[in-house]
Amino acid sequence: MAPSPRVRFAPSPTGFLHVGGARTALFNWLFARHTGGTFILRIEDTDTERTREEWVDGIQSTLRWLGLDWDEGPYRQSERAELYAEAAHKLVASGQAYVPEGEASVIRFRVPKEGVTSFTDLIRGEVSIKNDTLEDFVVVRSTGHPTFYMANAVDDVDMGVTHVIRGEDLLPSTARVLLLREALGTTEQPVFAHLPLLVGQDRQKLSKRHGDVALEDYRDKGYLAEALRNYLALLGWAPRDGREIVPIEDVVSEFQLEDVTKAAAYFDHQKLDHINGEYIRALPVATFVRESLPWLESDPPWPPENFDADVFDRMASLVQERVKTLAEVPGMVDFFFVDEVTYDEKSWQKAMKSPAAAVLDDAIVEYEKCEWEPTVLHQITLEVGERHGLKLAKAQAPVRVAVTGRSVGPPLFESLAVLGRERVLARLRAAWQRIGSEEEA
RNA sequence: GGCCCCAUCGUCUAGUGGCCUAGGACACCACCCUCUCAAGGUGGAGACACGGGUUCGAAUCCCGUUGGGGCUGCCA
Repeated sequence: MAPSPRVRFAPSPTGFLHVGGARTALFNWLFARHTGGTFILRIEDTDTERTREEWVDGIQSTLRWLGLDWDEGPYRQSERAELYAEAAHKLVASGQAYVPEGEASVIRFRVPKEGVTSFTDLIRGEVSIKNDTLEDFVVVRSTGHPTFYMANAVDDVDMGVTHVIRGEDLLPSTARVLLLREALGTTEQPVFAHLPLLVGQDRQKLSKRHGDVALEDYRDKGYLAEALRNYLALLGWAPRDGREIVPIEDVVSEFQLEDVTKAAAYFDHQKLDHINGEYIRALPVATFVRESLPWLESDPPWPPENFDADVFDRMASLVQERVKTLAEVPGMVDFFFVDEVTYDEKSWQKAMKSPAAAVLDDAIVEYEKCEWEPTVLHQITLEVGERHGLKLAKAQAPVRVAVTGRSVGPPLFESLAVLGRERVLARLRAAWQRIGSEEEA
């Protein structure tokens, strides 16, 4: 029986977890969960200059947010110095590594001048690299710290990693690491799977200059972890049945490395938005409310003390089906909590053309005495419109702009009902007066 | 430059020699539904980079060309 797979996600804590890294972590996690294997987290912090503890913490909390739990680790390479030193000593003693003249205290690996290093890649097939195209590379820096090649080779052997799943950008380094492993006395190879790169609009590897690459930013912009995770799984992989909204349990049970595509994928924000909208709409209303509260309570576009949780509760289900991110929620309900509406000029120009003033006038009269309930408000507005030869779509426009400030928003009559008669009437009168003063001017 | 990887609609993909007049999804357009906007429904436009082979038959296999990308660091 083949040993249970062991995979690792090995980020370097020199920055936040970015989208590409998260996808790599996800695919490792999916493979481990699918196969019943072990998912290891290993922090590759051999570059002491660039490593920062806040990144070590940040990467872990972001992985947790995404729901990617690890079974072992985090191991820290900075705490495993003696292993690498031992390996370096062994290489130097056997003549497979040396201290070059004029490059004080670094150690270089002596790459064999002949032969070919090849390996099996589950996604790309057999890959071969001629050894004579490789130069002797540094395995120990002048600081005494190991380089990526050394630490990576030693740790993968030591941790019994069976499958190396990582970005394609690391493909060329595979030959070096394999040569090192061999020199260290390890003959068996792990199985490799080099994932297609995630690219930006310019088709170049996703990096900081593309903006919006920090995973934590997506959380802060109102994306749901489940939605982001679902979208990330679709970058380079697709379920057999063509579904795109796929519960994570199904992804786990269907995921196979052999099915991963080879070509680089563009991270499409529009599709992410769509998927996030699907997830938001699928939320139980109570959950949607709970998830929305942070956006409503911190830095809202209204005086914070005006916020009324009951009002939001009543509107929640209507808002839920209209947003793609949680960040859009405050903008959908701001008119409930501001002291005075600010009119969107375009909406105003469009809605307040004649006979808008007359419609508002009639609405004020009728709204003053009618039963304050959505269906009644609906009916009355319909009738007011008819008096002026307007369909409801046209008749409701001035009311909507007067009350909410914009021509688009949640269903109007529910909104009026929740807002309350006094405030609605006050806003209708204010708008009516504004039309009057504009006509004079 | 050298080495390596890749190549189906704008984007993510399905497709593993005949089921392909190439399917789905996002985005886009039109219509329907409708109090606005969404959501939903229907329809539309839109791709096998090119050239050679192999084969009765190629998006699928092989070779080449072109194009794109990655690596080439005492980063990972």
